[in-house]
Amino acid sequence: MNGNSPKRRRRKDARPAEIVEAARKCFVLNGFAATRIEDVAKQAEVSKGTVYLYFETKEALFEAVVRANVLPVIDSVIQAIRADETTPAPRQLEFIARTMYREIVGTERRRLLHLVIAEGPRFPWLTEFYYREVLGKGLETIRLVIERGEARGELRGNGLDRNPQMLMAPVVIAALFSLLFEPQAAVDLEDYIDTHIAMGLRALEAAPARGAV
Amino acid sequence: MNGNSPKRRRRKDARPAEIVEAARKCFVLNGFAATRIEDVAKQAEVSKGTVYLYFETKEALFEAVVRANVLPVIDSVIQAIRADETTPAPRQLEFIARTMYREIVGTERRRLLHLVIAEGPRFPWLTEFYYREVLGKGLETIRLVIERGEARGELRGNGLDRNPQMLMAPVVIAALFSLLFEPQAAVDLEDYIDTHIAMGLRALEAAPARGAV
DNA sequence: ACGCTTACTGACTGACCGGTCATTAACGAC
DNA sequence: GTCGTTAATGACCGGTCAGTCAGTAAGCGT
Repeated sequence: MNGNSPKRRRRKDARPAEIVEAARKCFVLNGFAATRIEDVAKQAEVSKGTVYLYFETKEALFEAVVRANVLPVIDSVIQAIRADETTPAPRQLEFIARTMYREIVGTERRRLLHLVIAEGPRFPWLTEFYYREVLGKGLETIRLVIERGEARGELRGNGLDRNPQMLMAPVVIAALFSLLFEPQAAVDLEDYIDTHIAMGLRALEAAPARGAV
Repeated sequence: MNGNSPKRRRRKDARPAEIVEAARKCFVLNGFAATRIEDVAKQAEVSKGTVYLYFETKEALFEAVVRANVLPVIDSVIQAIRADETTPAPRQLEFIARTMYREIVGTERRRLLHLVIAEGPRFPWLTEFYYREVLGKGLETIRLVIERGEARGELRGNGLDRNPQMLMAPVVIAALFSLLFEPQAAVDLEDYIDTHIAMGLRALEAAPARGAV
């Protein structure tokens, strides 16, 4: 073993981000309750005491994880959609759905989604934060796209502008289903996504789709 | 206080059901990990030891709760659907969806659904059991109805027979959404259900729906 | 080189809880 | 009444873990 790396290094700036990343790994692997601060410390290659040096409690650490991992993705999508006034509404909705499949269902971020759903009821601050910063903005954006589409005659009026979460329900279900029941019933994600898009477009488009397949 | 009720009563027959009901209350309130067997015992007005007299472990107790509360409902629906060969497939699917809204989303059973989703990843025995006894049967029934409908020409062919969970995704989302975000964004369940049914029928029906709304 | 500040450590504490078992008493048989 | 069976009890054990704090040494200024 080389002796040029002392066991203790003083790196005040780098620690918080390293600890948050280590915590993310532990939380998505085991959930909130089953994650021990010592595991996080080990993963971050610091001692337990150091974790408590930068984060008051286990809950504060959890909130930091959600903040750091969810906000960047959602914000970039929302900006792209709101700025684009020319792409037809159906294509924009398809883009949103496909982005969610790629960025959430197709990655370990689905475990973070599961974590928010699982721990939400016992942490009101978490759902409040998540709705304010993530879900509320996302739903508002979908509503905006639907309204634009109706105004242009690209979409037919129906209840989906009042219930935008229903359009993305299959995405969340795909994430949860694959996490929970992968061993029992594997999902063909390609086929699932195509089915979702086709169903959504048929429900939304102003002109009835071509005849039966 | 009247002295005619001794502290200890021997009621071997009544205990299991009472303990399961007490456990249901505790589990839906606090989740699996955070529920203490002593809480369950207190709720059932017995001692901790008595709980272990009737249930081997905490997990066995949890499984009993799910069994007792979910199986009767799912089985009655499935029997009704499979036996009925005359009702049109779209009406049968609507019946399934409305029953789920009434029996799950509209009751505290939605907390049980949340519990399975929340604790599933850390308890493989739970998801295995739930898929075998509940979800698998339900999805198979929906697939059966879709196939019947296609054979009769009531439904147009599409990917939904291969992805039946997508049809019921809005039900699960309604249950989770109301549990998590009720304070932030109340859902008008009547309108939500109507939108879901309308969207599903439009996606499934062989003939395009009547003109735009 | 030397000392001072402070990032960092990890053994420890106190509380919690799943599961056990020796003891107790309710109830029925006679 | 009293005796045997067994449902019911609750103190206890062993293990876990969030959070603490007295002590240690890395790095900087001089």
